[in-house]
Amino acid sequence: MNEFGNHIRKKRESLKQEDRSYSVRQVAARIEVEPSFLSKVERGIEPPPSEEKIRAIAKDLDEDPDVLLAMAGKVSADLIKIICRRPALFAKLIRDLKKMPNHAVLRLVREVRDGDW
Amino acid sequence: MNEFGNHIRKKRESLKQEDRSYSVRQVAARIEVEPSFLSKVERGIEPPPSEEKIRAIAKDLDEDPDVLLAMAGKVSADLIKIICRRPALFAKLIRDLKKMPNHAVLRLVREVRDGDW
DNA sequence: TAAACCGTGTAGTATTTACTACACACTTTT
DNA sequence: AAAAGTGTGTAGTAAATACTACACGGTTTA
Repeated sequence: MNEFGNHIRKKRESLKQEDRSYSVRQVAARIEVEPSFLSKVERGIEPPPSEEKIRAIAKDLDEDPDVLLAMAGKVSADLIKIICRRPALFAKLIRDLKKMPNHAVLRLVREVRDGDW
Repeated sequence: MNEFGNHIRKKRESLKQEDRSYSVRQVAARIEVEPSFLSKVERGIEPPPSEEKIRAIAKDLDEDPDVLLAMAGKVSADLIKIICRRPALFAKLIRDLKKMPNHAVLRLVREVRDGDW
């Protein structure tokens, strides 16, 4: 457990090797939370923060917001909105894709992009 | 606003025409909430209830749980889990499908079902 | 006509979420 | 060696979430 905290701590400390400004305190200041809060989140004493703060962390640590949100068990609010507009359709699609291998879904993504619709 | 409340009230009252057991009180009893709470939810005085209660309502009123959840601005926990397992992939797919017409997404759903994967 | 049922108003509450504020001891920089 | 910066512990809190408990007056049923 604590996938989220472990991950951002690791990434932050790796960045800190080359840039002292990636201390708990300074990252906390940039994402506008208390250092003790960020410290606790990293160690899993506190659960992951809000979507807004996770986005700020992603930006600061140069991580994919969707991936970071996923580690926190969350899905981006904009995706929720898209799904909520056509719930039956998306529910079916997502559940059908559940067991599909990664490359199959990727092919679908590509097909959509090249859209001959 | 109050898409959720209006919808379930309408459906409940329509069912009530043929079956007296679809009163606020009896539905509330079956889904295990206080009648006053259900009444307020229907009128939008209280926001939509938890996913669990929404599922119970969907079952009782014979509605699609995903659609009802969507009206409450929520996405089923099982879908969240599926997305969280492959966040980058699903995020891209869903955002790409955002502007696609209904029939295009449906075609995709069908393609997945018939899976030549 | 009384018992049962109806919808709804008022008030309150336990739990969760998402944090802040401050202090402390230790380390690094100047 | 003082100033600045480090991570972390304790304590507390405002707001949101998800409801309950009870009472009230009106209507329907037996």
